[in-house]
Amino acid sequence: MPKLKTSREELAQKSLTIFKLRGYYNTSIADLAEACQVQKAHFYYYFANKEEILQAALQYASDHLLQPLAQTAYDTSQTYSERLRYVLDQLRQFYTDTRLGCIMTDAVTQGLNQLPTISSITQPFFSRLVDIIAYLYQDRYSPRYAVGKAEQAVQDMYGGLLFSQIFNDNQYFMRALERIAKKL
Amino acid sequence: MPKLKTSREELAQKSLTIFKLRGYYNTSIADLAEACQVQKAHFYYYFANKEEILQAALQYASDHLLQPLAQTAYDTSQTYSERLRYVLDQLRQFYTDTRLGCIMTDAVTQGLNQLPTISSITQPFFSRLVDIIAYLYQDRYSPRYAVGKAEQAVQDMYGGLLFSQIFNDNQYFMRALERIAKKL
DNA sequence: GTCTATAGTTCGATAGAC
DNA sequence: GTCTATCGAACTATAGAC
Repeated sequence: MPKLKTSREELAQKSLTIFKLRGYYNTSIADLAEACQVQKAHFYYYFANKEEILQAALQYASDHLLQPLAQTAYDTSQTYSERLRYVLDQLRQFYTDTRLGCIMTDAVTQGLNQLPTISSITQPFFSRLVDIIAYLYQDRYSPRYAVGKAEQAVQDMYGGLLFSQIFNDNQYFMRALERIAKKL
Repeated sequence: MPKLKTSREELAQKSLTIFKLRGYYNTSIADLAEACQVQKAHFYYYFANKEEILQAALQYASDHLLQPLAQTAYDTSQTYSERLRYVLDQLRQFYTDTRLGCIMTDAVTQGLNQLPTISSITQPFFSRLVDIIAYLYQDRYSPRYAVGKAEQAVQDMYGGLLFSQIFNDNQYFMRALERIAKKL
């Protein structure tokens, strides 16, 4: 049996997929180990405990979604509306390729947000997301009003993600994105 | 130790509170037993397994929220806007008195919605909720458009519930209710 | 109250790179 | 030979079930 080489980041990334799919409490270290093709014990080389695995996975997700979004949003070579469309398209891609699950919201509804290590990731993530949308709304709304509309937009979107899970139909999520693009 | 008399419904109701507070996977049968002041084994007299306890709890929540809402919504002695305000106030009460948790969405994000026994409760619940809001939107929107706006409203509201959990601040939920009332 | 399974975790050993 | 990354097995607690 050859030893497969891994890294902390690789484990975090692959764990992210499993957490998204099955939720935190539904996922065992054994599940993660199987997905990563390593022994359970190996996780304890890189992480202190299961919570820290989640933490790393969330951080990975946050970074890898937010960074490209910000880059798009602040690219002055395009109009605000064009950037908004592109940002929404990136969000669509990010969420549809993994069956519409969202570990970020998962972690929150499962009470893990009460842990400072987790909320220190979720709070900035959602704040940044609202900021980005609010920024791209400035061609239509006053700065003050834009924040409220962005808050509504992001909540509509994550509510849509929820509805899409409930009815197993991504139309809810897609329609929310449409509303946001059209600034309804 | 006196044997306290219980009923299936009472167990479901009290379990609901605990599930809301701690989430499904975080709640053990022992937790439920303690809250209900009965022996663990007693649950297996009324329920086949843990999943069936959740099912009963969800059904209880669905019935006890939806019924009063429908009664308010279809009370022709008040204007649509008045009824809408009252419906939203009932929702606010329902969610704020139990720390803004929602087992219905909990069950979904934890993957339990994939079980037909669970989705057969969550799906009608959210459908009915959207229907009620859409019905109360008819004084402002065409029937067709009202459904889309109601969908947006409910998604905004549950997104608001999520945000309120994330930031531990019920303003997000409250502002969503405001937007819905004002039909923004 | 007891049984059984499984979860998260720990420990000791070792394979391979430098 | 040391040091890091990895493995296999074992331990402990607790869950669901009856």
